[in-house]
Amino acid sequence: VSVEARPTVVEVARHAGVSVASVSRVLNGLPSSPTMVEKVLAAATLLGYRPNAMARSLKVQRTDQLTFAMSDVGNPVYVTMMRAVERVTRSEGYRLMVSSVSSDPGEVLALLRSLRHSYADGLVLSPIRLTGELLEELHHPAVPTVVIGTVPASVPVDNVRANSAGGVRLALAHLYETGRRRVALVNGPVDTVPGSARGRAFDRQAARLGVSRDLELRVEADDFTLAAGRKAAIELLARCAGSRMPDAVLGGNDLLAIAVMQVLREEGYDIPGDVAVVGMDDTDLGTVTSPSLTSVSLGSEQRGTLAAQLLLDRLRDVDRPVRRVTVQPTLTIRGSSAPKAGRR
Amino acid sequence: VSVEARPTVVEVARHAGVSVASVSRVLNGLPSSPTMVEKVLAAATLLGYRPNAMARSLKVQRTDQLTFAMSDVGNPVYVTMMRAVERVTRSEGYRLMVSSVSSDPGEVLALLRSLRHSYADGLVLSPIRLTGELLEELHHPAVPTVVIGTVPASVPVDNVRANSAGGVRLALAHLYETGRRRVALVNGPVDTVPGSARGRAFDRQAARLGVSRDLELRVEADDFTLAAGRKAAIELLARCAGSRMPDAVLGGNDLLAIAVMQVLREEGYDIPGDVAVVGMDDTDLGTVTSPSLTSVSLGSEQRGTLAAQLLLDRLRDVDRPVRRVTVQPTLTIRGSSAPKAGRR
DNA sequence: GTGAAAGCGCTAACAC
DNA sequence: GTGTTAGCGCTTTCAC
Repeated sequence: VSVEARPTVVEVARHAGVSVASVSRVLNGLPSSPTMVEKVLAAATLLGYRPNAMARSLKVQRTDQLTFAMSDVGNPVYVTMMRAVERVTRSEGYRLMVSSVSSDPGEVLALLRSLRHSYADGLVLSPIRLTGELLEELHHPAVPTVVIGTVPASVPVDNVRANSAGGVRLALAHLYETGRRRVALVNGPVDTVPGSARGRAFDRQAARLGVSRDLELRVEADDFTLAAGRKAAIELLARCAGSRMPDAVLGGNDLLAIAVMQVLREEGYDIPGDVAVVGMDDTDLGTVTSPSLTSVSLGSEQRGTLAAQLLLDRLRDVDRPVRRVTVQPTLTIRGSSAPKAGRR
Repeated sequence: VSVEARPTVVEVARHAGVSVASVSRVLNGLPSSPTMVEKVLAAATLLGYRPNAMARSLKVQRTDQLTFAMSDVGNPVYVTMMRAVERVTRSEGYRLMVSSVSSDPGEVLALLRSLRHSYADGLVLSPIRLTGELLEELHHPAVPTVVIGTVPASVPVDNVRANSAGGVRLALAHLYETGRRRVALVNGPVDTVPGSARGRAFDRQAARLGVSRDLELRVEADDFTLAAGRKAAIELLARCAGSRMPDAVLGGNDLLAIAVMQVLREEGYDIPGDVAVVGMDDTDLGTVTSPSLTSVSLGSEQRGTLAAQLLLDRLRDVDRPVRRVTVQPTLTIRGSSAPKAGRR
């Protein structure tokens, strides 16, 4: 089987005995006579014609490609978002490119700038850190962009936000109701957007409930990962030897919470008997641990879906007003936070 | 800040007072005089010029894009592969598109055919089912393709294979050595490539070791997922009430193995005391369960890396001989398969 | 070393 | 309704 050169509109036109314009019209569903349609389709089928996407893009100034950029494919949350974004954009005929930039803002910036090469029509960006440069770039992005995550109101970009504060409130309220009074926070880096939001919300809600006043109950992991979580958990235990132990821990995300569970168990603590653990993001990971992990869903799938929809809307109308939508959190109670005694 | 039209080579040329050919040469690092280089670069910088990727692609007949297609982003194994593929292809200047086709071979076929639109220079494909049509298509793919997974030798396509049989052997040998004699297999669908390979290897190795003769110890889940695994595990228990219980279970992948662990524990069995559990793929999931999951690594990261490299090599030389490489499995022993008694 | 010009494959005026 | 033709923005012969 030899390799045939791919046929072009010109050859289809010749075979059909018509003009290239007619071929293009038929292929794009523009009004044409039935006999014309038939002739063109016959020739196209015969030759196995496939339009060249690049040539088309150059002409119509549109690539039918979108980019999704996230900071860490290792985190299941981003996989969920990616899948949601892919599902809705694909259904609208777009191809999706993924770019797993690291959490380094420089890389994100490079990505944003690279979009000036016009290889994609739009971008869904889920950054974890926001620098001035990045915000500046978001003021006039190379292509329509929607950010998953919170950006300052001064930045005129569509974005879909998680309600971290509400999520923290949900988690703390639940722990409080189930009798926990000494709740620790194993947070991610506070120089990240979610890290700082969750940290502040925790302080506020803890104060409101009148619990967890000790600053030693706040630890900050270097990253939102299992490894960093272990390290942070060990630090927490070192600080809170004996009587100062927390009776609950809130993790900045599921990975941190799971790491905390592991360390606690290794140290002989019972979960949820001695200490309850709650995570955030409600990833599948939380369903496979024992006990399973109570977690606050920040709606990652929904955020992905919404982001994709905002982007598609923006693509349809570049001048529409900026939209910022917030997804509400929900709490899924599982084994890791069952009440201590028989109380409810 | 108004939206400027993106400058083109023509404008750069005019600003620099040179021809477009010279601009192109300088920008592509072809021999040019120092003063020329300077003039062009100055103009390009001044105008904020960025080459248009589509126009370039049309001219050079190359997109600098690659596609990675997998059957299920929900499975961490594919995420690992994707990340590996992205890392190596990106370092060579390619952008990566992902396409999460379902396990439906029709969708895979549609994807393969869509590549005739020339929107990508190559494809890394990790299909789970192989149909005749699909194999036929792989005989003359639209773009250079490498398959992650086993394809018949008659299909002239680069591919990187897992050694499922070796992996099963490793797992069974380990279980045998630790005193297990009645090993069940909770496999994925046997009409999939990995499912059939693992099923056959299990039969062979079990026979060799003289264990697990009962066919009731073989169950087949509908899918390689947690949900399907639970269902299969329940069926297994229904079959093996009381004295017929297995003392070990091998899962067709980690998800199935974890589902088995969950069901066993819910039914009051101790792991690894009553029954040992071993998974395949060695995903992160296995590290968060309790006990943690002994698992056979099929080298998903390495497979991704190798696949990407094979593809890049193929892109450099279309006519090079087909290569088929196999990645060797390794066993990571964790808590779920600790020996029953004090024996080793 | 540099410039003029052709053309990658397609769509969209514009004329008929 | 259909054909002719001019480009989209770039690279690359080919002369000079």
